Amino acid sequence: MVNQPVDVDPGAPPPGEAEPAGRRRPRGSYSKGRAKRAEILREAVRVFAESGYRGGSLKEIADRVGLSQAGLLHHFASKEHLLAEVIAARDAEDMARMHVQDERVALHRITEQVRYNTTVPGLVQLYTTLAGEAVAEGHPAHEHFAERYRSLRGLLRRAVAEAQQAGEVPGDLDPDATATTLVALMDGLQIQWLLEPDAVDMPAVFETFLALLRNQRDTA
Amino acid sequence: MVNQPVDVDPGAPPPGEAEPAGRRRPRGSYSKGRAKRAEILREAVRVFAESGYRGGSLKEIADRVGLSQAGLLHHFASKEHLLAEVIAARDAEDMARMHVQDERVALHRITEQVRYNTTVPGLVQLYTTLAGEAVAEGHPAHEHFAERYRSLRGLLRRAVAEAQQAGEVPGDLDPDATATTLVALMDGLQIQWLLEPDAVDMPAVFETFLALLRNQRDTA
DNA sequence: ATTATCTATAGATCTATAGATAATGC
DNA sequence: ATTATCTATAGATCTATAGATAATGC
Repeated sequence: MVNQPVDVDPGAPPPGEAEPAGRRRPRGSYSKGRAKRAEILREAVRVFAESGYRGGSLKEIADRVGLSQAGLLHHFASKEHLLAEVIAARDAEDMARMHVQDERVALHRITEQVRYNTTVPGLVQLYTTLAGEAVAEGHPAHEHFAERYRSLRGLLRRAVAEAQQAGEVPGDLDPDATATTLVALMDGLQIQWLLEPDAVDMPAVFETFLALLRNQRDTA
Repeated sequence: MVNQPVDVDPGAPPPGEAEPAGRRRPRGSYSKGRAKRAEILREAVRVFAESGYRGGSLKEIADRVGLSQAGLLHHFASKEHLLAEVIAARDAEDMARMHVQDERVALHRITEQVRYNTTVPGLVQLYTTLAGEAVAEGHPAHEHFAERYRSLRGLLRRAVAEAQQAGEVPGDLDPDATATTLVALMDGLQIQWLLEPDAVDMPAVFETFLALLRNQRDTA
């Protein structure tokens, strides 16, 4: 076997530290390779967004970055590994955008996220398409998405609880149900928006819901 | 060509009426054929639900109903025709279930639908998976889903307006935004529920939202 | 010397069509 | 006689691996 699919080592070569004796350690990827790898990830987002994981082909991605399909697999051990990295990269970016520090997210940040999403339809389509596929048992991203939603609900539950403490929303709201509702609303809006962008004003509808949350008063 | 893929004539042979002279008209399908056709539709729902349209194969469906893949294509002209019929059949059933008469749907009927959905995870998965695929331009069901959501929003917009007239919900709600929200909430809840059924009580969360709608009072 | 690519290819699929044979019901 | 099936097959793909060659940088 001449091909050593990399898949690990996505960055620059680490400075030699504790090297296992009697084994010339790998040199690490060249800068050209690292650039190509990043390019592949970018195009994979577009292809998986358009056709899903099952429907998107390595050949299509390879063509777009000017590689043969075998050439692409030099950078990622398998299609599934490529998907995993696409998701990991997007999630990392998302978390950074939301400025999630100390596990804290304010409610108004979420509106910002909804607003931002309207500027990146490709990413929205990636998540919507992958989520639709991933509900199937055994899909490569099934566990990832289950975990993702679990953690999203947790994040928002805490955001709701804090908004209650701050008196921004009524205290009798169930933080759990409200968090689930917020996540569901975002996802559902995206489906309708992707199908008919002009018919659905995502940020406006989302804001309307938040206003509804705030306006509610205790019945006591 | 010996194979005359049918695809039209899904029912019993119509009584001979105005027959184009000089052309012995087709006899129509036999009862055995009609039964098999229905069986195919039932299994297609399961396969498309599990793997989507792109990921589901005719061979898989054929195997499940005990036909060869070519045998299946005697009943449906193509995979795309099969999908169209699956969707049409499910939509017809849905509309019947909701008792949509005179274009009128009451809000409480929707809660019933959400409750019912928890008893048919397969159907919920079919719609979630297909919707996720269908956001892609050029997907065979793209137009159908766009139309479906448009009409769903219309239905719910009218339901909201009528609830307002009846004084069940505040008059200052925007029926359009509220309809979009209701549809989005249902879809979004389904994704989370399919991924983790025990973590999401769809009917409860939906009811909570309806309660929120009703509780809201005019600020005037 | 190691990494980055390519060509070639194995081994699975997949949809749709052609043509043959068996079953059904005028 | 017409419908319901089957086998065979064309023609596309698809992923992953083997092995060769070109480019990069200790």
